[in-house]
Amino acid sequence: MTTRSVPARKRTNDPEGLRQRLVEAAHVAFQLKGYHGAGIHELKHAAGTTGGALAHHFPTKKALGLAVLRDRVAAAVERAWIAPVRAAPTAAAGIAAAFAGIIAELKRAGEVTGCPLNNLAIELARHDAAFRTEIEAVFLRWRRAIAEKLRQDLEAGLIAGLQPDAFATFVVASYSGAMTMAKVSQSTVPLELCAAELAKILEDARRPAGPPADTAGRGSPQRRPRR
Amino acid sequence: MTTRSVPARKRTNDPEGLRQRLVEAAHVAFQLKGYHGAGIHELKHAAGTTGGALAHHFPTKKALGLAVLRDRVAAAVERAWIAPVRAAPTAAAGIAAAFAGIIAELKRAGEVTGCPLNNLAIELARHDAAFRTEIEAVFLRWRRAIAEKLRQDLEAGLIAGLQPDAFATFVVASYSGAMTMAKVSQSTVPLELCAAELAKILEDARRPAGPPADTAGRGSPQRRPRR
DNA sequence: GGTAAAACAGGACGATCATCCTGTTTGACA
DNA sequence: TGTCAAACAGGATGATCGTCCTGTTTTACC
Repeated sequence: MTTRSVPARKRTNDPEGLRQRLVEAAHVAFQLKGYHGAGIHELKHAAGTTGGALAHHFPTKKALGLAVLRDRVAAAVERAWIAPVRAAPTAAAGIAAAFAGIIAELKRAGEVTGCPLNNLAIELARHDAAFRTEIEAVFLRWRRAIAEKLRQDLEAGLIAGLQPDAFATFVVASYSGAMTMAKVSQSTVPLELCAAELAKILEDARRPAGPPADTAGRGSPQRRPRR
Repeated sequence: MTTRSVPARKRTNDPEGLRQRLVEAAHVAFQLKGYHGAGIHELKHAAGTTGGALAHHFPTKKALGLAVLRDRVAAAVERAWIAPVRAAPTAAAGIAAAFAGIIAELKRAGEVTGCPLNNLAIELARHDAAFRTEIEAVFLRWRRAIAEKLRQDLEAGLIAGLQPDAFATFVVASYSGAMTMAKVSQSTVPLELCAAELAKILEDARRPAGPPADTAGRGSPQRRPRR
C-alpha cells in the first residue's frame, strides 16, 4: 500500500482502460468515416490521449484496425445477430428478431451508419491479407450460427426443403445489402422490406403442424419440396 | 486546314480522350483501393498525364469521383444488370442472366473486386451529400428495372403473390451482400448460392401454365398467394 | 498569319498522414 | 525506499495528401 495521500494526481495509469477507449474511439470513427477516412490524430484526440500512448498500445494503425475488428465488430455481430438467433425458438424467429432489433436501434439513433463488418469488409478485404482473414472469420461465424439454427428446425421437422448453409449465406447477404441501401437512403425501409421477404420465404418453408420429422425415414416431405 | 507537315508533334490535344482516360484510371483505382485509398498522384500517373491536365478537367478529387459514378459505375450497373433484365423474357430469367454474366466475368478475371456501386456507396454515402444523391439514383434505377420486369410478369400472369418494388429491393440487396462476401472470400460461391436461392423463390412464385391474368378480375390467384 | 482561349506540363504549396523518438510519470517488486 | 520496466506525454519526422500556380503548346477563329 503506497502513500495514497499525495495531493493531486497528474496521471492515472490505466492500460486496459485506455486501450478500450482507443479501440472504442477507432470503432466509432471507422464506422462514421471509414478506415482510411479517419486519421490517427482524430482517433487519439477522441480517446483523450496522445501519440505516445497510442504507439505503446498499437504500434501501427493496422494493429488498431485489427483490434477493432476482433474486439468490437465481432462483438457487434455477436450481439445483433448470433445471440438473437441462438436464443430464438426457431431460425425464422431469430432472423426476425435480429432485423427488428437493428431497425429499432437505427430509428432510435436517427441515422444509418451501416453494418460495421460490411463497412470494414469492403474497404479492407483487398487491402490487407490480415484484415481479410479476420473479416472472413466473422462472416463464417455469423453464417454458421444461422445455419445451425436452420439445421435444428429441419431436424425438428419445423421446416423443410432448404439447405441450411446456402440459406444462411442468403440471409446474411440480404441483410448486408439491405443495410448498404439503408445507409445510402438513410432509411430503414430497405431493411424492413428484406426482413418481410425473408419472413415470407421461411413461412413458405414451414411444415403444417410439425410432428418431429422422421429424419432418416421416407424422403417425401409433407409439403412442397423445393426441388 | 493547317500546315500538317510539321516534323514532330510534341503533344496532341485530346480533351475528351484524356478525360476518359482519367475517369477510367480513377474507376479502376477506386475499385481496387477505394476512393480514399487511391491517391491523386497514382491516378494521373495511371492516366499518363500531369497535374495541370487533371486540374483542368477536374478541379477537385470529388469532381473526378462524381464523374466516375456518373460515367462508369452507372454504366456498369446498366450493362451488368439493367440491360440483361430488360432483354430477358421474364424477371427470373433476367436475374439469372445477370448473376451468370457477372459470375462468368469474375471467373475470367480470377479475382473479385466487388460491386463498384457498393464499394463507393459504403465509403462515400455518408461522406458527401453529392455522392450520396448520385449513388441513390443509381440504386433507384437498378431497382426500378427489376420491379418493372416483375410487374410485366405479374400482369402477364406468369408469376403471382409478390410485390414488385419490395422484391426488387430484395434482389438488389441479396446480390450486393453476396458480392461483398464474394470479395471477402475471393470466391464466386456466395453469388452462386444467392442466385440459386432467388431462382427457387421465383420458381415458387410462378403460375402453372400462365393464361394472361385477369388483372382486374377475381382476387384469388391460382396458386399459393404469398399472403 | 495573328490572336485568344482551351489544353496541357510540371512543380510549389500548406496541410495532414502515420510513425518514431526522447523524456517523464506511474506502479510493481525487492 | 530504491529500482526498473511499463505506461504515458508531446513533439519531430519524412512521406504523401489534394490543390493551386506559372508557363508552354495546341487549336479554333478571324
